[in-house]
Amino acid sequence: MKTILVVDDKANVRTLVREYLTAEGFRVVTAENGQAALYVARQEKPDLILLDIMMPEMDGFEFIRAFRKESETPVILLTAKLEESDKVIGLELGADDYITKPFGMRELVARIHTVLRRAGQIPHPSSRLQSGEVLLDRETHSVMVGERAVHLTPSEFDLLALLMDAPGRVFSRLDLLEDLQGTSFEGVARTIDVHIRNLRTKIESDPANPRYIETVFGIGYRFKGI
Amino acid sequence: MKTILVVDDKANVRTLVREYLTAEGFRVVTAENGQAALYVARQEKPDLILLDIMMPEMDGFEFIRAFRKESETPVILLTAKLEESDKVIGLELGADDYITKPFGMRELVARIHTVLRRAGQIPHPSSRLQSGEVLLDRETHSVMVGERAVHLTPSEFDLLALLMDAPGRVFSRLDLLEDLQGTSFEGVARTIDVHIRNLRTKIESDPANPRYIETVFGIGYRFKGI
DNA sequence: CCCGATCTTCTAAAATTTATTAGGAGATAA
DNA sequence: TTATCTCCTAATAAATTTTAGAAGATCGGG
Repeated sequence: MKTILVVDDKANVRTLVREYLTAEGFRVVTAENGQAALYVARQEKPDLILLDIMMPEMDGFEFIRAFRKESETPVILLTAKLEESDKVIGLELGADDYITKPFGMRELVARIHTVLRRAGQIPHPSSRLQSGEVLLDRETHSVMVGERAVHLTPSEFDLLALLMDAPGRVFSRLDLLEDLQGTSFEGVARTIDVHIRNLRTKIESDPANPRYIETVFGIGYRFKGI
Repeated sequence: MKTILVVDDKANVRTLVREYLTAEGFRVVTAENGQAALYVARQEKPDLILLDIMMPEMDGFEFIRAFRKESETPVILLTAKLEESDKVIGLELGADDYITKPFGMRELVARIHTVLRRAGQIPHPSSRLQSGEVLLDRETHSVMVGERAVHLTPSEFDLLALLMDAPGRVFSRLDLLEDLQGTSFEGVARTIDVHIRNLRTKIESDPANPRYIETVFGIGYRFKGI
């Protein structure tokens, strides 16, 4: 389990972020200023630090300047409004990412995962997925069906990867659209049908009787496990 | 019980949404503009906010910009037409989801549940239900009776899931109809009978002497526990 | 125990909803 | 620019849901 240190002078922000990240499976420790953060960081050895820039006493920049002398732990900066100068200073001091307030929790979690992965703290999810004759490799962005290499467009690839990640699970069109475009919202979900159709013509030997990508009437699509 | 704040300048929209969400088991508070919404939100601490973008005085964007300084309560935007720019602005300001008008009440409720779950407000329901030989899995949308996989239509699946969720409890036709199509209307409840019949032929070994789905004369149906 | 009054089941056709397909417009990238 | 990709539309096909009426059960009173 990964530990995250949240540094912010506002208690409600600390509480909120703690609750959310705890629910996401992280262990969360907090500090309300840079001074305290240095102490907590030494004690708890967090895997990542969320750091507010604007704080009384010792601000985020001072903290990071001091902290970087003793640790490489990744730091994500929380900033109210992102001044270009802040960005430069933060980067030079060794911040790993930024997120500007107000931010959505989903976005925050996504950033955390990205940074942890980049820092090698979280293993990359298995890059290869196989089921039946279909083999998908995220790293090389390639798909093989039996001996035959098939070319997929980015959308098709993402869709197939998502489906193959959880064989048997049914994804609604909205689920798939959300994965594809980041946010689903309305949109004509029929677009998914088209991608599915194109995928089928590429990976199914008989697209009319799909062996891999199954339609679940009224619900969505699923990748048939084995 | 979860509280939802509905912010819309049109009284009929507020009324409609209130009635529906109340029937769904939510507590509903309303406000007719952004200014009032800020006040109500502070008083009532809603678990989620439904926010119309187009409003006089203080519009949805202004509200969310102000509100995000004090709370992370999830916000679903209601928009007439979805401009790409609205989407981006809304997202950056910290909206959690969108729904474009006109929207169906069922869709609205589904979005609310999704967002509340994502925010950790509602636990994920267990995806598997089992009773006797019958096993139902929401995630894969599949039903097994013993070793045999049976294909159910969406309505049949929903009905069975509802019944199995509370074995022994008797559901009236109106209960079942409401679950199925959001609203229930006397008189068309016969439809349920047909679905029940079809379900029985699919999961009962002797549909005439049902072992699982029991008829309670004059009342409705129940799933017999064990 | 029989009868009339519900209530439930059955059947099949009609109505509705949902999925597939194909073609093409618009956007994006090489 | 050309080529590719994504998104949209509309026609068609497929599957599901609803409806309606007849037939079969069940219940309570006499």
